[in-house]
Amino acid sequence: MNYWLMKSEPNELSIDDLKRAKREKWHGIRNYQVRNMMRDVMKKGDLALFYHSNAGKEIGVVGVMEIVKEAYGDVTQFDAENKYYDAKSDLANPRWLCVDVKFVQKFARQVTLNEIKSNKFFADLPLVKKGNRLSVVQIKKTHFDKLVLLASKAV
DNA sequence: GCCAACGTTGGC
DNA sequence: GCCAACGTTGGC
Repeated sequence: MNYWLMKSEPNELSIDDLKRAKREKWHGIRNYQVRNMMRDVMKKGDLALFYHSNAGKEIGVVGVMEIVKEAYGDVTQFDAENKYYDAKSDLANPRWLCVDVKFVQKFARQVTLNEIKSNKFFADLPLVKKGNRLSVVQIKKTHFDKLVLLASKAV
C-alpha cells in the first residue's frame, strides 16, 4: 500500500470538481519520472492527498482520494484539440499514462503549504524540498496520517 | 508577471 | 554524449 501527494491546479481540477464527479481520470502527466512511478509503483487501492497548486492563498492539501484504476494510456495525448496533445505519441504504444482516482474526502480545513513548511515533522516531505517540481510524489504513511490528522483539527 | 529550478530538445 | 536554447512548474 502506497501513499501519494498529487498536485492539481484548482482551475483545472479542484477537490470540489472531484467530489462532484466522484471519479476522474488523472490525465495530463507529461513528465517521465512521474509516468514511470505511476506505471511501476502506483497500485489500485493506494491513497493520495489532493494538493491545490498555483492557487494563490489557497495552496495546500485539501482532501484524500483513492487510486481505482492503474496506469493506462492517457487519451488526451491523441486528441489534437487537447492541450495535452502529443503528436509524437504512438496509439499502439502510448507515451503517456494516466490513472483513475476516486473521491474519498474533502478536509474540514485545508492544510496550507506554509503550515507544512513551518512544521519540522515534514522536513523531508518531497513537497517542501528545494527543486521539487514533480506533480506526483510518493510520501510516507506517517506524513500522510499526520496531514489527515491536522486537517481534522481547527487551527 | 517574475523567476528559480528544474526537464526536454536537437545540433554538433 | 555534450550543452545551449527553450519550455514548464509553481511559489511568490
